[in-house]
Amino acid sequence: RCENLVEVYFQLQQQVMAASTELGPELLARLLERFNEVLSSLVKSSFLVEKQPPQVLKTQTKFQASVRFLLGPRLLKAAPKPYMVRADMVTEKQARELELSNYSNTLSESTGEILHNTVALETNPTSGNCCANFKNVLLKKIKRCERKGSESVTEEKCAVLFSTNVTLTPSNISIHLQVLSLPIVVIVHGNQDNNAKATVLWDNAFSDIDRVPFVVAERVPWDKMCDTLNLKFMAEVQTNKGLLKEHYFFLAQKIFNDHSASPEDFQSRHVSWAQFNKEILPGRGFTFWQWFDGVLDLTKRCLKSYWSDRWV
Amino acid sequence: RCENLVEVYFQLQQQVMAASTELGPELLARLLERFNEVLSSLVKSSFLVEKQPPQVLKTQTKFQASVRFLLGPRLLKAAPKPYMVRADMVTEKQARELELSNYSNTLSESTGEILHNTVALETNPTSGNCCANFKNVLLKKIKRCERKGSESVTEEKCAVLFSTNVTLTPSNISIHLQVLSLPIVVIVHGNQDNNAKATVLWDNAFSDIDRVPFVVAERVPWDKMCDTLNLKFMAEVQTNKGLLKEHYFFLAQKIFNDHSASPEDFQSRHVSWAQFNKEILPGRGFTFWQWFDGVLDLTKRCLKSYWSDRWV
DNA sequence: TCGTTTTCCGGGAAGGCAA
DNA sequence: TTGCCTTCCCGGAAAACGA
Repeated sequence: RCENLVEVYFQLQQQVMAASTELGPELLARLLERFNEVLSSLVKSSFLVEKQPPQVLKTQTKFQASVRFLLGPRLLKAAPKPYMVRADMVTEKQARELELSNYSNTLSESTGEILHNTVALETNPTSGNCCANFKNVLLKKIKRCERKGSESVTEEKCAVLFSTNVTLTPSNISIHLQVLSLPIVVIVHGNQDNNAKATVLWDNAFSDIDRVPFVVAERVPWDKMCDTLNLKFMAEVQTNKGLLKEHYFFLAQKIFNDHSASPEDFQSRHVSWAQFNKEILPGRGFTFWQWFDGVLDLTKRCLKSYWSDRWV
Repeated sequence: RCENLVEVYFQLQQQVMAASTELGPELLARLLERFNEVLSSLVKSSFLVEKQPPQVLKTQTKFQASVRFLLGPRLLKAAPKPYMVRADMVTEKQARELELSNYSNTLSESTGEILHNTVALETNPTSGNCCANFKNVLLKKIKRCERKGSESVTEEKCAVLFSTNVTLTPSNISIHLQVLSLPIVVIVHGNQDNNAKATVLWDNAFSDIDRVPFVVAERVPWDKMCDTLNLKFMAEVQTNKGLLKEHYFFLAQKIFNDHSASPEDFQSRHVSWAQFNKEILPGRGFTFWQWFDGVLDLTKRCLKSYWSDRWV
């Protein structure tokens, strides 16, 4: 638990201070500096996104999000006026730079204006949670990055950066807190929803935990793709009957446009992002994902109860 | 023609100036003052709404309008930077006060924010018209007046006030120009369109030319109402076949809810605004106008070609 | 509670823009 | 021209407000 760490920290600090005369002044200074670093990093990592903004975010449409400062109740006890948390849209590039600077940089300009983007960081007296609750936020407009070649806007990932400045109560240290949301695809119309969902699904399923924002593999093993589609299917249709081997085989034939290979052949193949949601299926006017998402939707709306036996 | 009047004015002024030594200084001063008054009133009345904003105006929806300064080409010849014309929403009350002060008052606050509401007053080099063209205007939000009793928001009339300050080129006199649009009913949703149209129709048909804004009779002779409905019908359906005596009789029975009177009886009756669009027709869920407008719409859409013979 | 008024937003239609 | 992207805005649904 985070609070315990702070307690340990303060106890340690007190012990050191008590022993300060016994330590040489030089050693003491070094120790104190180290203390500050530890505290700062501890505090920073206790500033979290509690409720993520929607990963497919439509402009001019209200959404919600919240951040939580775990150490708030412990370290901000007597705040005279509440600290304000800002929410700003940042590009993937900006997110990367922030991450690389270990969140010590400060944001120069956002890539989209968010309405009502400053909210007080308040400690709820009953639950004791220190949160900033963005209830009425709305992305007014998005500034697209220049994108190369065949990249579409629905492949562009942004994020919301939450940031604030707090002054810790006992030690009087001022700290700049920043945290990024999960990647977000911004759309301006419902007709972009499909493609945006594809980008988000791919990212959520195939990105490493500790990646540089927001790199993700361009091709992945087919069986991982199957797992992902299966999870998506069950979540979307609200069923506990998953996809079966035959289904995977059918999907594989479809996405690889290969009707001669055996199920085992497909097992070891890799599927690319392009195959997933860029290339048009031969003879059809849509990509693999667009088709799959359509099937999801149909199944969800019409066939839910019949889905225990077969399909297609 | 307006310009001719100005020419006459300037010739007169020159003659007076030429004779200035012969007139006593006192008389001269009085004459000059009178000249200023005349010029000012002339100039003010040459500032007109060329294109009226829609009289049923929906918030968050773009509209257009333009004003024209007839004497602009003559009196603003060498303007270093263009004069800006503002457009502001005003309430009926504000409109009345402006009118009563003879447009010498200046507006303190508007009753609704208009986006892109300042536009340059420019002289078109080809046509020689001096206009301010509001192309991209949009009413963001409307502040409703407090209304008494059973009044609905769709009975509330506002107007757009166009205003600017110009300095006349030869005489160097600065004048504040203001002009009001026709009355406007502001709606926020399509489902208010019907009722708003009723208010506008009643106002346009039955208001005096020189009224105090925006008073209009509360009851009018039935035959004037018939004329109005007939005009509306022909305009809306795009036909030159008007309504007939039988139709009027039918309408009268409907609006007066009186099936015993003769057509001649109705001739001399008066119909009230309440009967027109406030009271619900007995046994139906709508008012007379709501019904009539529905019929208009139906006729327009489906029966236009059949409308040469009969109806209902 | 019910009726009025407003906000929210999905999605069709059309405008804008670049390849 | 076509396809992608965005803006515009209608109208259903539901929330908010008021009597």
